[in-house]
Amino acid sequence: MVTITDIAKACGVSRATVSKALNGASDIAPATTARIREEAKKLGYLPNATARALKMGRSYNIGVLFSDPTGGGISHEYFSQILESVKAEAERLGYDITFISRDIGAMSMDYYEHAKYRSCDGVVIASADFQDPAIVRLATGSIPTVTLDYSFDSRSSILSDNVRGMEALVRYVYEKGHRRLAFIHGEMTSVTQKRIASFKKTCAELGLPLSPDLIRPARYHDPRSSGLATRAILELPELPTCIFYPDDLSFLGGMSELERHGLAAPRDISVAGYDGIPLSQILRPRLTTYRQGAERMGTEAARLLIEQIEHPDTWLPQQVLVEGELLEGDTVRSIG
Amino acid sequence: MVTITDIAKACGVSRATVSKALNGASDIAPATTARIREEAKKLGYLPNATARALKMGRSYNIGVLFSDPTGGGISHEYFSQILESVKAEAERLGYDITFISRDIGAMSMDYYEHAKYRSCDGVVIASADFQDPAIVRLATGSIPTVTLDYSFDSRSSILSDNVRGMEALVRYVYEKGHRRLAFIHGEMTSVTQKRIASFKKTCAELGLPLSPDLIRPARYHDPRSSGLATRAILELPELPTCIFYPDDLSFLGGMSELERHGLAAPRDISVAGYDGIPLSQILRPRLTTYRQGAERMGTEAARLLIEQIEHPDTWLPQQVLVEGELLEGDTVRSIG
DNA sequence: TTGTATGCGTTATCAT
DNA sequence: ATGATAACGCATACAA
Repeated sequence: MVTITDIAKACGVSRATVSKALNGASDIAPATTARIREEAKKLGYLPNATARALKMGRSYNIGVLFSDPTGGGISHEYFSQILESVKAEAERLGYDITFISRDIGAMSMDYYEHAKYRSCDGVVIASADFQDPAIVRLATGSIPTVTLDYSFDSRSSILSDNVRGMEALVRYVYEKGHRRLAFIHGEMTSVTQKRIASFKKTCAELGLPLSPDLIRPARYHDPRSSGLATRAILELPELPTCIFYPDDLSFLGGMSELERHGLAAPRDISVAGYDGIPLSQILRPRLTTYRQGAERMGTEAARLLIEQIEHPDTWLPQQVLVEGELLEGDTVRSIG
Repeated sequence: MVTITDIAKACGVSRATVSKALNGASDIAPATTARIREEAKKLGYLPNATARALKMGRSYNIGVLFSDPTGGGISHEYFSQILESVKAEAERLGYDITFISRDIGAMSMDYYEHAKYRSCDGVVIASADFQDPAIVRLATGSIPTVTLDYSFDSRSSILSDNVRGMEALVRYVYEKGHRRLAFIHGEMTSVTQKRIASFKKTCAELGLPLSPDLIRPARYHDPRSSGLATRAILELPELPTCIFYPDDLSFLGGMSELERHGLAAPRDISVAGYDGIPLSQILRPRLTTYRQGAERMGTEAARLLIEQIEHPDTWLPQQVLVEGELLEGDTVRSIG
């Protein structure tokens, strides 16, 4: 490993001078700087991030937390898209990405301790159980954090606009002539609450019926549970003309159940998903869904976090609402 | 931040004693050790990975490289599964995971330099263009590496058994009565070459026709290109009874094209995918495919890499072949 | 059994 | 404009 000491020797100057020259300090003669830089390149010098972090108290490393409570973590396209874009933006701004978890090897620690242990300058928290005390501790501790799809007090967060998304879907379906809508939702997270509230509110505004029978619980990314909820809905005395699913993947579970009953979408019944992952547009018929701005969420998360890290004095917590986009698809039929 | 110095002061001992006690050295009085550990816990002491890395020349951090040449990287379920399992096994063994890429912020560096810069103890290379000189440099440099689905000389690698996988699929389809098979393959990587060779060899062994018309190029994870290849096949004077796709996602593109021609699988034509990602078994009909042992590949990659890191003296390069499993699904029909 | 001294590679302060 | 020195937090060889 070639260090600044090697360069110093080769150039016949002190290590301090080399360090300054490499970092572009203004108090080094331009000629000296040039000579040092040339030698550094020649020797194949690379700064040592570890030593630098120890000395400066800044690691240029940010942690990401993708502990999917429902199991799966980054395997879901929505989250992997977020991870990709967090990574891309962080790298663009000079930061590396390290996964945060609990219990590394023999050491048992919680998320907060892990982030401290690795000297993370900040942490992006996505896909976590925000009720978990360990998550709360991390999110409210002394490390800068940005959460996705959940807000902690006095902390920055990136929120997908679930209220508007749900409303857009309901209104779209309404315009297609549907008057009886069913909604299968995921676990009771704050995201789910917003979607349910928005569903109810929009239905109320449009004068649509809101029987509790039409709002059914299932689990995110779990086609089986959505299939069961679908079955329950199909047993109702009066069927809805359109069913909303918790997400695009869950829709597939509903689809299977519909087929089992001899129903085809959108011929016999209309359906809509949520997320708008690429898969939804590969399927035939193309799924009617609401595309969440996952890439933008990741980019904004990294940007906001790094802004907070680099300008803690002028920083103010911020909630960024990221809009999505209705993907019309072909699974909602015009009726009536 | 509480350091060993704080503990030393609180306990009235030297920093060396604290360090030893915390690391379970045998030459410290049990009573002292207990007292120091208690105080450490009381003060909320956490070791500083950065300082430790600098001192020991070991970071307990391994890099992962997921630079998908075909764009997308970890967005593909196969790779995200690998990433998950690499992460899980690495953490179990006491290592953290950092993404390796090129060009962090203003610094332009290649993969190898990045890994050095972050003092990675080793790197897992998955999903990369193994022809890229930058990848070659990383894989053959002085950092321990393990590659997935590609072998470098004198390096460890984890290989999915594509030969056996392809053979299993062909033989299964043969037993179902199919005698005319088409194979749409992905870009010409070493994986693809193995699959093509295995396809041809098995067909030859079974006495099946091997017209060049029946082997068509497309791109991995690109339903559109597979759709085009499917169209070309459907224009042949004599149709195959079964089409193999490069992967499960590509199959969806073929499916759409088949439907456009009024064909349904498996009623009119049989199809098979590759990968066996969870999605393939959610779809209806369930896809006939070959499930690659992605979790095991990730686990083995981490295990092998860390073994090499921790026992460099007794280490020998190793190729681990990970078998998969045929998923029968419902897209291959029994025919006369 | 405990303590002293040193150094990992870097940056920063303060002389010169 | 450059250099000597210290310090970041930790682990270890060696001395006591």
